[in-house]
Amino acid sequence: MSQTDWVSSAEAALAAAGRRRGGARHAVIELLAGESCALTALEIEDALRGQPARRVSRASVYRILDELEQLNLVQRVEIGQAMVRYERACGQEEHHHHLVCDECGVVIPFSDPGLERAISNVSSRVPLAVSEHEIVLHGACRDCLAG
Amino acid sequence: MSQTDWVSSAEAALAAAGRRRGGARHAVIELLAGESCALTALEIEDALRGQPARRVSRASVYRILDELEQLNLVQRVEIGQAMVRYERACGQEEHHHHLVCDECGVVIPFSDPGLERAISNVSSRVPLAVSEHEIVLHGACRDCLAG
DNA sequence: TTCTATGCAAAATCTTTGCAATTAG
DNA sequence: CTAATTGCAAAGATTTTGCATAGAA
Repeated sequence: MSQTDWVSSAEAALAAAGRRRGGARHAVIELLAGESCALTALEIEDALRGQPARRVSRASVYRILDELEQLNLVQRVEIGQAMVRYERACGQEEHHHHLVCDECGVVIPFSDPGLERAISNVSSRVPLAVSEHEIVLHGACRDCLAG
Repeated sequence: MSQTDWVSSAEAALAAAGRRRGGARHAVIELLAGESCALTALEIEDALRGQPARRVSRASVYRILDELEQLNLVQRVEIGQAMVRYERACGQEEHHHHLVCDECGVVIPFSDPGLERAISNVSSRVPLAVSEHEIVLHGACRDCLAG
């Protein structure tokens, strides 16, 4: 799914849910479409403060993210830092997980087919109807190891 | 590592770090030793309110958990719920991950050797010196599917 | 016009900190 | 006696909610 497709399908899903097209929500959707990895609510608010995007209040950012999450358009990512992060949900082909440097806090996306196979394998043997999975690797990034 | 061994090694590590033996900390350690899965700070406080354990203030619970985490005696577990959870760190033989029911919030531990192999495999090919990993499977538990 | 979307400010929740009293060594 | 430990209350940080206004259909 391309970025543009995601914007389209998000707006379509919202329309189908009977929502109107507010400017704040559109700005958040456009921002998330252009991001490859997860952002916090605060980062989203800050990013939208600059031009050419419109400013969006923090409460609206939270409300909009919550809405998008319920429609499965964005995914919460919790990586052991203080704040929750959000990124756009996408088809399996772009599915990724996260590396977190515990020194500097940087978040790096990664993906691995073998890992996905192991996950889908274990998902079938577990007392839960698995709908999603989240994997976080913690450690020290190259910069922190060097510096 | 047995529960008793974990208590011993925890107290030993604390002694080595120059800490004295406070009653609140001992109560938290004993409680964690008897738990097989992750608890929130609030759950720990509540559990210690009852007999025969002594009561421990919430601030102390947080301070003690932080201390134990820095000594790698407990591990933070973030599973997409509001609160952070903590469980005792243990040797590889007891290493486990978590299933979370998004309906009722129940948390169930599980482990899988194939998944661990896939993780250690990917860990070597990633731009991060991996020290820990966390895997969470979300879905619907049997009770929620049935009910 | 009617109901949704949004901003602002206040509230709620979880976690951390300051400080004084207690306790271990 | 000296320094670590603890409890209490207040402060911080993140997220949610109430309510009035603005905006879409």
